[in-house]
Amino acid sequence: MSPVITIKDVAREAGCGIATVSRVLNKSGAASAETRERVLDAATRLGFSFNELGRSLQSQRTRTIGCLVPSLVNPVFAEAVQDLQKEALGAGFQVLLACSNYDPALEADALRMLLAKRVDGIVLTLSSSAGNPALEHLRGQGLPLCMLYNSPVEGVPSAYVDNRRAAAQVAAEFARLGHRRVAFLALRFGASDRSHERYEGFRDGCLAAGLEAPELIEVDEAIRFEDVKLAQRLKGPGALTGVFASNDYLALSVIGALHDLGLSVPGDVSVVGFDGIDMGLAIRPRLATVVTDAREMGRSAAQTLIGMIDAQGAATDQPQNSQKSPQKTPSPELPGMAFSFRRAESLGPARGGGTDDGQAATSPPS
Amino acid sequence: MSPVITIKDVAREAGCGIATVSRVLNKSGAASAETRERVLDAATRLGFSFNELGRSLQSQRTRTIGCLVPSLVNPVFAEAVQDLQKEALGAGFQVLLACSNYDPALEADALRMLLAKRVDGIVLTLSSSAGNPALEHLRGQGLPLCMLYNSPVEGVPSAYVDNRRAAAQVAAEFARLGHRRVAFLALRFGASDRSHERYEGFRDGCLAAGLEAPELIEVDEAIRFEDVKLAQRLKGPGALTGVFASNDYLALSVIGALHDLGLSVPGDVSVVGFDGIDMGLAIRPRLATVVTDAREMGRSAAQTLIGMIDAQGAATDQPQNSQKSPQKTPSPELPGMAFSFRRAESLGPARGGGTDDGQAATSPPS
DNA sequence: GTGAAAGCGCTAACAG
DNA sequence: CTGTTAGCGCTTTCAC
Repeated sequence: MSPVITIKDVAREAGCGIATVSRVLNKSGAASAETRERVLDAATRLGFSFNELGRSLQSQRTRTIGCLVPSLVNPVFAEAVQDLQKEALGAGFQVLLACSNYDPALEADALRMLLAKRVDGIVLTLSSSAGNPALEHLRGQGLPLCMLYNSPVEGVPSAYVDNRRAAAQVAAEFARLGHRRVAFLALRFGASDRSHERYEGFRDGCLAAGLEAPELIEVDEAIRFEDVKLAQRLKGPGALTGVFASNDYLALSVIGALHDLGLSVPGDVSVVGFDGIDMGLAIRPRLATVVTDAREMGRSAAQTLIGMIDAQGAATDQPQNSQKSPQKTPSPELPGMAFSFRRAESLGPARGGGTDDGQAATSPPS
Repeated sequence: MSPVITIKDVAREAGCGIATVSRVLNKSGAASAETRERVLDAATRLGFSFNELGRSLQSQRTRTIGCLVPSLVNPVFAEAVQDLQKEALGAGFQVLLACSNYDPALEADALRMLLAKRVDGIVLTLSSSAGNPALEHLRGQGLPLCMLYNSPVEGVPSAYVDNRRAAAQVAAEFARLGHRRVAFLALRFGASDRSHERYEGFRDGCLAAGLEAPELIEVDEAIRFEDVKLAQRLKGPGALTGVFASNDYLALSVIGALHDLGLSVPGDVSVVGFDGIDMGLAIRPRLATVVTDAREMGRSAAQTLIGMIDAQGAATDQPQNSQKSPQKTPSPELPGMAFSFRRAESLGPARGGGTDDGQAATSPPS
């Protein structure tokens, strides 16, 4: 409707050139107090605000960071993204968000679009990072990158937790409470590095603790309460006494399903999750789980990425003694983030087993 | 790193003008098979892709829609946004997301930024929509708008549910089961239209059913289990027998808290939520609640908005007989979305009360 | 101090 | 069919 005000309109209104308007409004370059006044006045009177497209096209910077996550429905990502965004806004960056829905094709599409929109950098969670072609493409662009939740790949920093180590600790907890037959429940085992790592860590931990290798049970989307495969393994002779779900959301579903099967948690079966979402504390029994700090993860990724962007900008600004300096600001090496195991009611002694007890075991930042 | 390829590079490589490259790559305008070949070849060889900034600046369209929600941590918004995005992508639109964290100042900021980035339209959830200055500003811009979860305001379509009607139904359910003293638990009562509407509908419903007006209990962030005010009202003489939480997330927390107070749900107290998030079905007792379809909400908002954008574009394209046509494509009137009441275990007969029973009551789309 | 002018990458007339 | 040209809104030399 209202015919969109441009810097030109402001210049005309203020009776000066557009360059002056730009200088005043951007506080770059000087201007007489009187001119400044006229410009400021004209700008507010017209309700002017910069068109970021023109600005970005000219400056080659968008002050926007791209963010790609598999899903927003998993609270872990919702929280991470939320704080990532808060952090970015604080530093003057916008966030362009995309969800891949765990689909590598969509991942590639989204990344392409993020590039086309010329974001200044990208924070991303990939189904599979090692040797991912889309990732390689991005690196080839020399675009600042920071991974989120993915284990770090050569040269790309990442805000992550050591899935293997954390999962191994879960195994130890099961062992401590006398469990002998446990299983790993995976949601998208084939399409998630993280799920894989957790399984491997858990398996290794089980073996190290003298347990049998855990069964690997794959389920799709939400667990169906009538899931035969699972039900079989939970009742009857030689039944499992413990289940480690690849994430909290899944764990919560399992607890509900067990209830429906007439099994009690942790009386009949213990359940442990991974992530530490709030909901795990809201229900009873509370969910035992590996607690990670999703918000901190998002914040950390944002800080790291913005640091890289700033460094890159600074490097371009002052070519200093740069003969042909590789231009490659070394990626900061983010340490793995802290996590802790939360002993809660959903994890109890195995039927007919059991040992000591305790409160909480926290692991140092790596 | 790699020096960013532009259309000019492709033109040089293909030995033709940039206009030809544009035509070929955009499939606008003709080109000899041979030229096309050379261009296509050069483009792929160079790994070219359009810079959307230049494109948008020129075309005055970004093929991007802005989306503003209060938070991503509430699964309702996460789901709505996720499907909103899916729908948008399908129609060739990107989504620029912003979270206001229920802060009107941030809402305004975010909206400003969305405008500056020249999004083609905006889907938004506001704390308070009636007479919201930021909203007025947007409308003044003539930018396509669609609200999400907010009750529709004059002239702005909205994907929403009738909070009052839904809440009144909750009151009826309580009454049906013999409850006499119930309360409404609100999370950010002062900063949410929706919370208000739900309270009012609930209160009216209670009065209509012959119950006392419900107590209004405000809690902040997550409910603290030791919350004195709440605990008092739940135990002892004249205690409440039912609680209606302003959303599911809160309801789930309450159930956990009640557990800790040694109260059983629904034995001692019944709890009802609002939204119908998945988690409500994963726990036991299952959460009785007003089920809304968040995903459909997001999809619907996207469709409506994109419809408006297309209409606007079409109107500008063919001024047909437009003398001075008000240019204002009439906003589609989205009907309130369907919701249904889910009778689940968390809602039972009042202590010492109770009547009949049933399965589920579904309300038509309005 | 301030304005004119070039140009960021692209599209859309308008000539050939 | 295809190249030239003129901007889209803005920042940034570079003279005045």
